[in-house]
Amino acid sequence: MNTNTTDITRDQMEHAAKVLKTIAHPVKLEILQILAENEPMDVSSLCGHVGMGCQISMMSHHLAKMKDYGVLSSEKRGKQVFYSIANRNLLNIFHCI
Amino acid sequence: MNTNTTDITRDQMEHAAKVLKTIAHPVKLEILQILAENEPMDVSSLCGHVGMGCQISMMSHHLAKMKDYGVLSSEKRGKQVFYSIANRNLLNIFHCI
DNA sequence: TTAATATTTGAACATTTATTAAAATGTTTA
DNA sequence: TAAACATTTTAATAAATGTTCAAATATTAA
Repeated sequence: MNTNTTDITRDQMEHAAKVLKTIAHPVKLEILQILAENEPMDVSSLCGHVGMGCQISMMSHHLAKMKDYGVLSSEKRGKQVFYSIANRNLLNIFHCI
Repeated sequence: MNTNTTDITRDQMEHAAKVLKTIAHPVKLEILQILAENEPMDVSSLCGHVGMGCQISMMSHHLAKMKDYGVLSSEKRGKQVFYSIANRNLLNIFHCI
């Protein structure tokens, strides 16, 4: 196992910063946690599970951004859209903080 | 080893979001990497090591914010201030992205 | 005590991100 | 096809961040 961090390029750093910015928000972190255990889940259900209130439009914005930056993936079934975590390795971030 | 994330409170989530926001910036990530290998380091030297240009005043702002949120610590020696990583566990974040 | 060096601070401004509400899209059901 | 439901999109505004420069502070050296 390699603990060395030297070999990260500037591009990777820019990318890492974008991903971190994407999830650095209490509701977005909560979304990650909820999906970690109840994957996949549709937009309305996610709204219901989130502790602090979150309107459905806001939720959609959050999900769209997270999907854009490769944090989540989605699949449409009928009139609902189900979201999942694209790379569960990211969940380890909770252990680092 | 525990991969479960359920037991994180709302307060912890707010805190996690703040820490992530604090480091979600390409230069701040680079500072972390540089310190990971050359700890402790003074402000001017850090400026020299950072790839993309960074004025000393900007560097000081970055460092101050990271110190405020508990990411870095500092020690004054003469007219220089040396910065270190407060909790090296945070470095594992590079492996999650 | 003045000058030189290292760092921090503050204010101004530009840029990004978050939030809300309304309208639009797409899908199913009656 | 029209109504109902789930989600997305757009646009407007509010709030937070990033950046620069000039001035302030603190320490050492002349």
